[in-house]
Amino acid sequence: MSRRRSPLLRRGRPLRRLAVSLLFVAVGTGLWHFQARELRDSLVWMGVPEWQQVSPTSFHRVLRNEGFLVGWSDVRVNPLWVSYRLQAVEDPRSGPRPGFRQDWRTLWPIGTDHYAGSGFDRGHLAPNYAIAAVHGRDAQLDTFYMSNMTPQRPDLNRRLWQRLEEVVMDHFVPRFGAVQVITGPVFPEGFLDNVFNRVGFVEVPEAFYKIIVVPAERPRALAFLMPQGVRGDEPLDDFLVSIDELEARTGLDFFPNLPAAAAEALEGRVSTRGWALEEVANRPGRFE
DNA sequence: TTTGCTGT
Repeated sequence: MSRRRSPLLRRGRPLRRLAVSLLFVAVGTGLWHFQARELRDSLVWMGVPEWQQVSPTSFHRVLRNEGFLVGWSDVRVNPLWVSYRLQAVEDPRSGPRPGFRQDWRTLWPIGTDHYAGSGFDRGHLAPNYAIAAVHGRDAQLDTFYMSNMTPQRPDLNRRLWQRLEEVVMDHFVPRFGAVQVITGPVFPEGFLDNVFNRVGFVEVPEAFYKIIVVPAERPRALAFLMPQGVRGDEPLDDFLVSIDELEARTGLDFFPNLPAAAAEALEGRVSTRGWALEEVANRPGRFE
């Protein structure tokens, strides 16, 4: 006895196949989002920075790297913030210093010679040594992307900023076991500064911030604001500021997931208790 | 070289 299928049933099989495919896509996408979120949570503390107000200079997108996230602006042609975590490791060391690399994810082509002859250094935001020591070789290579660079005056980059990065990795990380860092540039106000104050495509910041958090039940934070025009041998604690001040200067809201009461305690004032900053504030630079 | 640039 032969059974004839109705047209509906004959269409049923492809429909079922489509449904199964859609299910796979849905599950796959869900998993992908879950993993992306897990990855993001491992690289930030209390959420990625958000804008207090939307403006033309607030457009940015998140570039995912090994060991750190970059909030990249195709308007400023700068990283606006970089976020990473540093844990104490048994034997901190890095591989040989690699060369700088163009990042093809950026809209404007920023070649490795883009700053040449400008008087500005290609200053790392996610630092080579600390990221390499904690997160490995692939992460180290990623710190040399031009999307991780910002124009810094040599006396800042090679002296004061280098001293701060060294203190973070060699003093704070062993002291607390792990720290979360957010760092980035601060730009002058005013439209003309935005448009003309550039090295090639890249806008030149007037200062740089770095926030170091010890994640805990009662978190501690230290925040620094360092202008371009330093000598380089100043005490680090000359540049302490509150996180509230950095939010006012950058327009960003750091740690948006932090409850209001905790945010007020952490961000409203400068507190250096427990950091033993005085032990390291005058530590000389490595290359002086 | 735990930062880089300039000149060969």
